Amino acid sequence: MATIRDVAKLAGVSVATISRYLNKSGYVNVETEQKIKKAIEALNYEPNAVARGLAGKKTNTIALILPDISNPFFPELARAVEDVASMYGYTVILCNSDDEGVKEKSYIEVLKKKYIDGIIFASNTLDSADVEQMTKKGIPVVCLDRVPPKQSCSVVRSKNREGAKLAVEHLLSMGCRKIAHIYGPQEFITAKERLVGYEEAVKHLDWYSPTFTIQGDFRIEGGIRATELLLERHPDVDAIFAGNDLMAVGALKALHRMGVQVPGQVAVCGFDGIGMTEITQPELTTVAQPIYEMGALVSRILIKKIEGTLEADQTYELDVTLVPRESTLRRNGHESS
Amino acid sequence: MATIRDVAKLAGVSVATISRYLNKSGYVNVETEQKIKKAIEALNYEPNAVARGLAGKKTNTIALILPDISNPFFPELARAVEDVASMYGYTVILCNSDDEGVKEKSYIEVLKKKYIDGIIFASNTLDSADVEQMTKKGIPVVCLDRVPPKQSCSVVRSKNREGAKLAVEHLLSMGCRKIAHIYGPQEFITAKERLVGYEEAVKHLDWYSPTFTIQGDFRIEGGIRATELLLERHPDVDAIFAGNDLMAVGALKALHRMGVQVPGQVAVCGFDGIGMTEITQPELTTVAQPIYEMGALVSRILIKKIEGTLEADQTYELDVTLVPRESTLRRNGHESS
DNA sequence: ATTTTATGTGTAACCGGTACCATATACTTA
DNA sequence: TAAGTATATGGTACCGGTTACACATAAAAT
Repeated sequence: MATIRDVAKLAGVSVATISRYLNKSGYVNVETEQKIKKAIEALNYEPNAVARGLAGKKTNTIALILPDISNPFFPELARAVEDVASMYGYTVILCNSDDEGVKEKSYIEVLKKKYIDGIIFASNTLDSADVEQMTKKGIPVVCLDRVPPKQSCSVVRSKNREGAKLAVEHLLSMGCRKIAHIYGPQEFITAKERLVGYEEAVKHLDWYSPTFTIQGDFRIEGGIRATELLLERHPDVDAIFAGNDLMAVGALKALHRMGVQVPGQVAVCGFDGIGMTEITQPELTTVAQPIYEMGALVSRILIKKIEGTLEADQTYELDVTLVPRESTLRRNGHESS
Repeated sequence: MATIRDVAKLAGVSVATISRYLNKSGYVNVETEQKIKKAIEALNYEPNAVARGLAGKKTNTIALILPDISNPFFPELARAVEDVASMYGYTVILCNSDDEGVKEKSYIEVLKKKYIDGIIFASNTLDSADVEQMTKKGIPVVCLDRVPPKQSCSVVRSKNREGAKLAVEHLLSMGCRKIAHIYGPQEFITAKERLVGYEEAVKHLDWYSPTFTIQGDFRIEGGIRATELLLERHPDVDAIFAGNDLMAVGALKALHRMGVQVPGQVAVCGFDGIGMTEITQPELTTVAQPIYEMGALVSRILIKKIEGTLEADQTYELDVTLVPRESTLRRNGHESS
């Protein structure tokens, strides 16, 4: 591999001129430019990114820290992040934190040593002190679905409370009268907000009691178990709004096993809009987050922040949309939309 | 951030000694060691990975090039790759090639400039000339599911032909008599091998004719379309073996729409063993590849290759297993366990 | 005519490590 | 006793870029 000095020698100029030419920083004569071009071509020269990184403390690399890429929510997000990143000339490092603070911190250590340019957190464990520390050390951070109290970084999230209300309203409009909610782990702000939205939407209804809510774990298994318990407790439930799609899938499975018709006897609605919802039987109604857009946005924001063109940190709340499908279609209901 | 020279100064020794201590290369006295330890602690020193990379041409970073992380086959694979990599102190760069040679090559260009230590290809577009070129340039490469003719790199794959046979045998044992096959794009060696396996298993059967095979695109949509065409052509088909799970899911959807009972009238079997197969209704029988193990293995091999502890390039053919589920359960069949 | 300003280029320090080579002492070994 | 070897450490070139600074010339402004 040729180096910048080789090019300089062949072109008969100094390395500084080559560097100026490459980075379009400072002046360089048109004729000189031609000579340089030729030399570069002749030597098949490619500037070394590592050397650049060392000299300029910029590596054109960002990190995406998420709980687990094999959780169906994240691949699409990761794809979006990578698409945008590569469009802007950045490379993406993938980190699975399993929502364990220890892992997250150890990744951060490694990433700092590698002069990573910025980090996207799609993870729930990092405390705001850490985020602040990052920011203080000059490493741009953008978070997904988490609002560090002291607004030390930009945040992209979606309207969970509103989404939960949409779900409940949709179920009501479909003729459901006793709508239960399987909520996710309350460490997750998303789970909390969705629960709040649900409560706000149903608390004024006469049938409502807190026993219509039950905890799940945001996974299929938890959805199954919660559904079983729920129907034991309230055989009169005619709709289940799950805090995420995986649990909704679990609900579907559980109901099927119990011989309960969906949507005939019980309607089911999920939240997230992952691809899985289109392949269940019946297809699953869900409150869809714009997952790809979220990833694209978070990536774009981070890059802006890195390149210093972001005016100010901000929280972006994206709209969710109700995607009505078979799992909430009730004979006596009327289409909503 | 403190540098190695700061540490050297504080500890009262030379940078060379610090470097030796850090890398456990060469001698360093126990007392000196203590002094260095203290200095490092006091300064909170962390060696700079970029500088190391430049000096040593090793960055402890590998790249994973795959078609699309949002294709459900890859997240689990990526997870495995990252798990193993991080275990060995490597960081993973994620690249989505969309199976486009151009993208793949442009990634490779970038990665080379970044002194990436090695590449895992889970993509089908790269021609063997490129792989060879990589290897020649000293960049270790390991491939997934692709055998570059001139065996210039290690390969991890699974027994597609055998798997296809397993599928057919299973369907036969379940009492199916006319088994169709939806094959994937023949550029993909996996698709080709599965087709061959299918053909070998059925060609001696009296009902068989090539019209029982039809092309799909390895995606849900293609599975749907192929199934529709297939049943139009052969209303007597009583089993569909799809070349991958996504197409099997498509088949399930199409059959459901057409009012065909699965497995009652038509049994369906997929290939791959992605998570989706567990959430369809009926649950999908599939020939499961050990996806996580494949990722872990490919990662381990690459790292061995990077660290020079791999004896020789080799092709690893992993066993697949038939996972019988509801979609092939036929009343008159007997379990094949 | 003189001072500015814009244009163009080279020298060399610097980024923060690694590693080769030289040097020195303390033991072994022949 | 001389040579050889294990232990221990320092000096410094090198990896391959960037960039501050100095210097030189030509054109524009005063």
